[in-house]
Amino acid sequence: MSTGPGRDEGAKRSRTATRRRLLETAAGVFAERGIEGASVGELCAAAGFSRGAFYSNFGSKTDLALAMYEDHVEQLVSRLGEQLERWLTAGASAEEVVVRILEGLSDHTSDTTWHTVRLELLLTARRSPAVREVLVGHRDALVDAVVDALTRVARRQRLRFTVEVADLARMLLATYDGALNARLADGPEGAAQHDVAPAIWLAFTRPEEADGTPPAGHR
Amino acid sequence: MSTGPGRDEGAKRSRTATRRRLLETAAGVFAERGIEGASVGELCAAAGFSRGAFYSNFGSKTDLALAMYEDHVEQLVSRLGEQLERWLTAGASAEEVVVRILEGLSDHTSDTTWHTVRLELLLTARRSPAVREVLVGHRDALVDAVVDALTRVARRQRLRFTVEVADLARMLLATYDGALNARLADGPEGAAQHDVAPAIWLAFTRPEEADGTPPAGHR
DNA sequence: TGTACATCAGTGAACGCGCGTTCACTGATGTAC
DNA sequence: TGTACATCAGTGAACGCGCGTTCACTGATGTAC
Repeated sequence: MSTGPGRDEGAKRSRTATRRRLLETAAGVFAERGIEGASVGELCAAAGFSRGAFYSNFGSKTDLALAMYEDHVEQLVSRLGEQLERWLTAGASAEEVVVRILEGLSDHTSDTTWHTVRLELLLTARRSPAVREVLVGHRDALVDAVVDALTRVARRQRLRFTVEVADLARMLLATYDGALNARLADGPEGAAQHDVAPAIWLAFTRPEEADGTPPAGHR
Repeated sequence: MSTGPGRDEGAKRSRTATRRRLLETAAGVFAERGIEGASVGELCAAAGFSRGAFYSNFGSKTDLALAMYEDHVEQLVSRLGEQLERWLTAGASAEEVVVRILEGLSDHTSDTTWHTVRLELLLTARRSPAVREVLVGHRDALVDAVVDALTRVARRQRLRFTVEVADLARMLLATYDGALNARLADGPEGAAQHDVAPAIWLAFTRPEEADGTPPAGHR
């Protein structure tokens, strides 16, 4: 008994179900074998289809990888929108909320699959302007989402930014990205790393009241 | 007229010269095409040798990549040792020196070649325990070098650390790594990013004199 | 409801290319006398 | 110094595998009457 074509729900033979199934199983294969290293056969086997099905749905491996990425980013951003209000009304501290925002957008709850795939695409982008263009678009969407979230946090907590909020968003994302690189390097048994996001948040915000005080981060 | 076998100096036919030439040209090829994507033929063409020469010097592409990485890390660390004393005696501020340490160990003066190759190896390590072991060893060597350097900076400037210095070193390296990821994503024309290393340094050190003061980074 | 036909998503065999790897050979360099 | 021989780094042709890609075909689903 094979794993079958993996059709979901009503299980009618439909293009969209096939596409979806391929999108869902691709991330794991790409993470495990690399975008270059994964063969079309492996990607199809994981989804339970033949290679012909792949070519009837996607033009190339890169096509699939980009579609998968887009799909995932959309899910992460929309999930952030839902959760943020909840965190804020639950009375979490600003630093806690900021960390959760970054965690949510990195989707690394259980493993490093997602970060691995992101790095694979980053390296692909270095070699292909077309891929880079797509990635830059999605990166900007992420930054926008973080800017929105940070702005809402700051308003709630009556804080002001001492740098452009978009710069702060980029700093926080980059910092978190670096921590994920480290986690990837350490492997599953690596020691958890100190979280620097709170220090950065504190360094580049200040209470609205104390407007004469120079921002933290300058002695 | 071909580019020739690329023998240097005395140009005697020697294993070590061939190895060296392959090591030197490999980084560029790996960065441009990926470790998986680069063919042995491309690596050999870049160095001016035939494929047979490759197999008489290295067992596999991964062998070459690891040897290249080791070679480069050794150079960076020994260069750091030379420069640090100069920076300190020149009277640079602690934050300036810290940034220079990180910059030096990242070797990204002109482009993102080195960081790209590091990421390629990081992804290879995820798939191969043997590769991971080697990388972890080199990572530890880098951390040690940074610990040494930070300790010397702190002593000079009469500062104390408010966390384990090794943790601080890892934080700074990870943070810088994240900034390099961002630079890679932005491409050559990307806007320079705010440098967060100074903020982290300030957050996790304090003057030796003011020992009653809580460390910066806690309001 | 039943029958005949049209559509088209997915199948899997086939093709051919590119690449990793091997290995018999070449010729440059080193050594003994 | 000159000659004969040994060594061995690098060459490049050859082999075969794996993979990307194509395409004629199948059979499930939808539609018309």
